[in-house]
Amino acid sequence: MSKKLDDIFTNIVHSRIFKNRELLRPDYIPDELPHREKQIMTIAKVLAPLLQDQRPSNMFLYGLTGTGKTAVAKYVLEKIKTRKEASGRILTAYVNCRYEDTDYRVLASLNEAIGIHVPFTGLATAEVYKRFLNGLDRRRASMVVVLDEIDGLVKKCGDELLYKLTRINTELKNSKLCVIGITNDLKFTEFLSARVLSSLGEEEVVFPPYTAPELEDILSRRVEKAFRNGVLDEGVIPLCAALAAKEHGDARRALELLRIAGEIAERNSQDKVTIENVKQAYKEIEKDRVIEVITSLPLHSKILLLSIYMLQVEMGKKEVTTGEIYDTYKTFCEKIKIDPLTQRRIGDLINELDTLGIINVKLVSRGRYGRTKIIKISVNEKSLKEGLLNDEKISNLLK
DNA sequence: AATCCACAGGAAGTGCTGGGCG
DNA sequence: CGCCCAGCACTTCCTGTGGATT
Repeated sequence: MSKKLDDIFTNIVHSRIFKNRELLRPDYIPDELPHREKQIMTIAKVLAPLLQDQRPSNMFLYGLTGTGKTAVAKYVLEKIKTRKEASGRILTAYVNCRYEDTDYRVLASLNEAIGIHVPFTGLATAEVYKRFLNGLDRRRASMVVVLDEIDGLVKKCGDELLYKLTRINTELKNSKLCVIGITNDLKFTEFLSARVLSSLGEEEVVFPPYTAPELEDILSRRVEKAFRNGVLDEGVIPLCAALAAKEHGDARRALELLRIAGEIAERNSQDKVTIENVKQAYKEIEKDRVIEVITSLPLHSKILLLSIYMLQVEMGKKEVTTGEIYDTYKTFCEKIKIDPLTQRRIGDLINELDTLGIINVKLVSRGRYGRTKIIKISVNEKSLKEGLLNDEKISNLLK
């Protein structure tokens, strides 16, 4: 065993950059949430009746990504659960509707939260609801349910479940339920029917984007515990804050920049994190994201993306439309002998690529020449190609 | 003013998977 | 075992539409 390998491990275990890098991870919830005191107080006030066995109002939390909604919600849940007065009679559940994105799965998670196991498929949704209702009532407790990224659920399944949950108190004899919905879609209310809106929107809490100085403050506090003393060059924190502030004040983004910059410095065996490292981190994050997203795409989406790439980059067309793309897509499918999907389906896949942020879709009407989508690649072309080439079938097509 | 292109995107249905329940 | 349920990926069929051209 060489001395050198020893050193590598020493480097990782005893980082000269980090003291505790866990504190920079996106799911870490700090003991204090600076610049969110107002929101925390508002939520606490609304939830307070729980401690006297009364049902609080339901709530809506609005704000863009990385503005602390999730952290604040989890923080408050934790605080109220561990209150002395609560003495175990307050149950909480946190459900991320991005992952639990059907009525069935949300109800299943709620069941899990109160200790009832339900199969992940097989039952009728109404049955899962009934089990939850009875189970909760039997526990004689108050429950706070946080539904994060609730817009995803509603857009997919409608607001039937929300309606049921907000009305559930009329069916509960011994328990109470309070719903907190979180969304980063500010126009989300358009998707809700009036009956849900009136009960869920009883209270609204808005999370404005963090300003650059606020981000700096948040970073500085975290840095003290996460990094060794004095390893950050002057200007590193302000730059991370500024870059993140440009992207709608996303604190998660700022922390990620800082962490990756630190990791780059560490890889290079530097003993300081420089401004240059932050800039590298910025590029690296974007590149990794693109490659990861593309690699995990299903085959047809990759062929589709390849078609867009061919038309726009290799053939230099500045405006690519659905029809053109579909034609090239079909010839690619022919080459590797697989059945092409219909244009209808491809239209949906194009929209999916748009929401993933890989391409940019604009609906235009060109008068006599019909209505179509104008599609543009919105990420670094090299990264995109690299992601595509990870797939053997795709790289064969390019040869 | 009417036409008509090149699609958009809604609705409904199919076939399949993976699991109930009695 | 047979039947039921939810969810997904996809197809078929369809109606809708903004605005340059007739």
